[in-house]
Amino acid sequence: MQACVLSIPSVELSDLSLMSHLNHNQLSKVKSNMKFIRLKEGEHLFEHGEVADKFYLVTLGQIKLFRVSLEGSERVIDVIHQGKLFAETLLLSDENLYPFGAEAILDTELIAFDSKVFRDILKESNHTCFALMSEMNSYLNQYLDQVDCLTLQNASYRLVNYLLNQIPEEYSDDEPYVIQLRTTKTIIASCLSIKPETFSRILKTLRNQKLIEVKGKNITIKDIDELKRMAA
Amino acid sequence: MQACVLSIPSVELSDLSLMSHLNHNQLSKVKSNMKFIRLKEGEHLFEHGEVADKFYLVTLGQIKLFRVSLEGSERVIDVIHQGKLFAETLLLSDENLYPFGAEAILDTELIAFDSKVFRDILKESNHTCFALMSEMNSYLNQYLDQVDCLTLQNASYRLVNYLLNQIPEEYSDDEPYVIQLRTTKTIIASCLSIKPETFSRILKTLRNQKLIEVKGKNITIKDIDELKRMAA
DNA sequence: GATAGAGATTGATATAAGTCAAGTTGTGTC
DNA sequence: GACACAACTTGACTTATATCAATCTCTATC
Repeated sequence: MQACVLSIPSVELSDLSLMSHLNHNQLSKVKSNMKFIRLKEGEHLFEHGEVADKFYLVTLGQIKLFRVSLEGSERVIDVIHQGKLFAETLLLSDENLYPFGAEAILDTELIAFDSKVFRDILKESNHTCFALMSEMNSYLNQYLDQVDCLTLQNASYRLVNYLLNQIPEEYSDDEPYVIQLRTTKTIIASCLSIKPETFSRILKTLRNQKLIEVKGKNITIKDIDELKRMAA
Repeated sequence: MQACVLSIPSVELSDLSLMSHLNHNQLSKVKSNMKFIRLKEGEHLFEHGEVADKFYLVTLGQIKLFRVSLEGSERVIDVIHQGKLFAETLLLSDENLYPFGAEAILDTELIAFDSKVFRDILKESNHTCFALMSEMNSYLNQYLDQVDCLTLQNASYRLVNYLLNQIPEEYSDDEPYVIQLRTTKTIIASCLSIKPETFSRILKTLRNQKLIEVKGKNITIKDIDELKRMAA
């Protein structure tokens, strides 16, 4: 498969915190059981409710994780970019079902890891258990923050917060900083539980306040400090 | 300490899934390091942001876990009842901080477990790692569901859902079922991210529709099927 | 360069839920 | 039994955000 040739060099498994404690044996066991997958934009990787017998690494492109309500409206839980794992917290039982669907929003290449194989490794590697638990812990914190954001904060706050999170920590200048949105505004809006129309209106308000400039996917943050004050 | 005498008989540690795989040695290590705590209604156990060096078991009473927004409004994350652990997902690093505050909402007795001691056990007990991971996994699912509920569903739906969850699974009769709320309506409302006024109004509507009857903390579910249809 | 289709924007309007304020009910205490 | 205080309820009003509908603006494709 050609994807093989393209993907292997781009990501070193042992760079992943989950894999970093594996010994040579374990690593080769993982490698010999992994599969390369290529998806076209719009293709689904798995559906909500399927048996979660694999977890994945994005080597190229983007995967959208989402849920659909009974009335058919969709909520994007997360967008997974290059170099990130997903669905790895489900590997510890073969009875787990995927709690969301996964769909490529760009042409995408992935590595699929066998949950069972990794689970066997976990049973003999306490370090790796700790690595997984610490990942799970950070997801838990992330969800707590998200629920806070949804219940205690309004849409403008959430959007400003999102923008500020796109600015790298190192960046402390008060020069304007240009954010390049990595996906559509509609998807970002859905991640923040905001309707696209509202998203657009909030951007407009910020623009009118001279805090940002918007040109397509490029958003220039003109007044970082004032935005931080809004999100404080 | 008198709390000792009262608490020990009421809960058997090895009944907790997290503790069920401990051997005799490990169990006695845990026991010799645990502390009994007694709180009066309204007393705080720990604050959001404190170092999470202990986790807890409620042996009597109720503990409210909560967060406070910058503007001072409070959201109750969960109410922990007798026999339940909390903050155990934080035990794997001594750098973890409590991501919420904890306060007794009744006179309460607890057992405090030392995170460090348990972490050492975890390092030598794979079974126990798996037990903890599976707890973390179920919290993750719970949060995903909760975010869904908050973003895809309205307040009435959430409340009806809550009521239905109070009915034991075994109960399949279509006889009226009486739910005894275990805490105040205000706290339940906060758990559901609903204001007390709205909570009250929704109950009134359901009463008008002859679906329920309300008498203080007792809510009689008169038409389970119709409620289930609403929450479907 | 014309065309199509998705994504984004804008306006007008609707609505769920919040806020504020004024009671009412219930519970625990002296 | 009366008082105090918290919890709850109800009404009137406000507001943030959703909804619906009509463009507008890209970008990709032939």
